[in-house]
Amino acid sequence: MTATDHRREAERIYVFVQHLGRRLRDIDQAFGISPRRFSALAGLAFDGPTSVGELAAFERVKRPSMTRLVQDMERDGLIQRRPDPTDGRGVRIRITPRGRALVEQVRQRKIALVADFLAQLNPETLSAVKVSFDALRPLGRVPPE
Amino acid sequence: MTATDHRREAERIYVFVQHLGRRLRDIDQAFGISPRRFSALAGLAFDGPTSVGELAAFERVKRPSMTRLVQDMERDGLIQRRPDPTDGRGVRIRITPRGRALVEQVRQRKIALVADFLAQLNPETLSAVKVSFDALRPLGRVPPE
DNA sequence: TATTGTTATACTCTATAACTATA
DNA sequence: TATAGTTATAGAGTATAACAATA
Repeated sequence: MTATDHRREAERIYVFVQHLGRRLRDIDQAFGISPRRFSALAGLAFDGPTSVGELAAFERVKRPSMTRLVQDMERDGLIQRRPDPTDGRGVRIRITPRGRALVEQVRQRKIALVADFLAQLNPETLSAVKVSFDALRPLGRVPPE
Repeated sequence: MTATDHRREAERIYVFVQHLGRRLRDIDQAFGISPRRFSALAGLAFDGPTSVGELAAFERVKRPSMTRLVQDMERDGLIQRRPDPTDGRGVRIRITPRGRALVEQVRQRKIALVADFLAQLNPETLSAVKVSFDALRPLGRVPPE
């Protein structure tokens, strides 16, 4: 395998990601949630309570923008804000049952989009898919800032 | 392979896409181009001239929004607009050399992000990756509206 | 002094509605 | 009448700068 082969394959991967990403955003829209909101809410659903600053960093957004996003989501009953018991300046943000239900709905729809496609692949291809995404997972991880 | 297996694998795929998508958008930002602009410009670079309406549909944006985007990109010298010779109402949009150069720069950086990762995988895993993305490509295609 | 979160304000992006020109 | 594109206008979303409270 040459570097040129890697680049050719790399291009197919990134183009796939951009295209499937668009279809996933269509699903967000169908549920009336912005991609950013879904992303932040999903983070809260799976990683538990966090702060405005942490959420902002993870979402690549400035803190005032996250303050606003969090205010809107609290108004809509998707999250709750509470003072941080260990730091008087801080705020702990947690997802509400309603927020969790919304994340779950959207998530299931996204999973279904992909799973329905996988269902028509043969077993050998499916094994390759499993091996691939096991190996590729770290590529999605965020760099250390 | 059961439906449950498919769903588990599907989730990993969609999460990977959302995460790598975020890193790819970081690259757009590093080049001072919005993800939407890069996407539209890349479409023009690879599919040739098109119209405002087609671009809008592909980008999932309303026509007035695309008119604006196209105006801004023309002002910045990334594209050119010409009247459609076969339809007096229409406009043909083509990318300029400068626009193409920008797309190419961003594209190479994105490819490098992925290719550098691929370079550390073993040959068997790389074969699996190739098989997988061959098979998955149609999943990125847009549905017929 | 530095940090967390917020408010005030401006800018970008997108949408809806209304308009022009052509089919 | 319908369609392609535009203009006018309003509504999200995000950023920078300045501020309050706490560390």
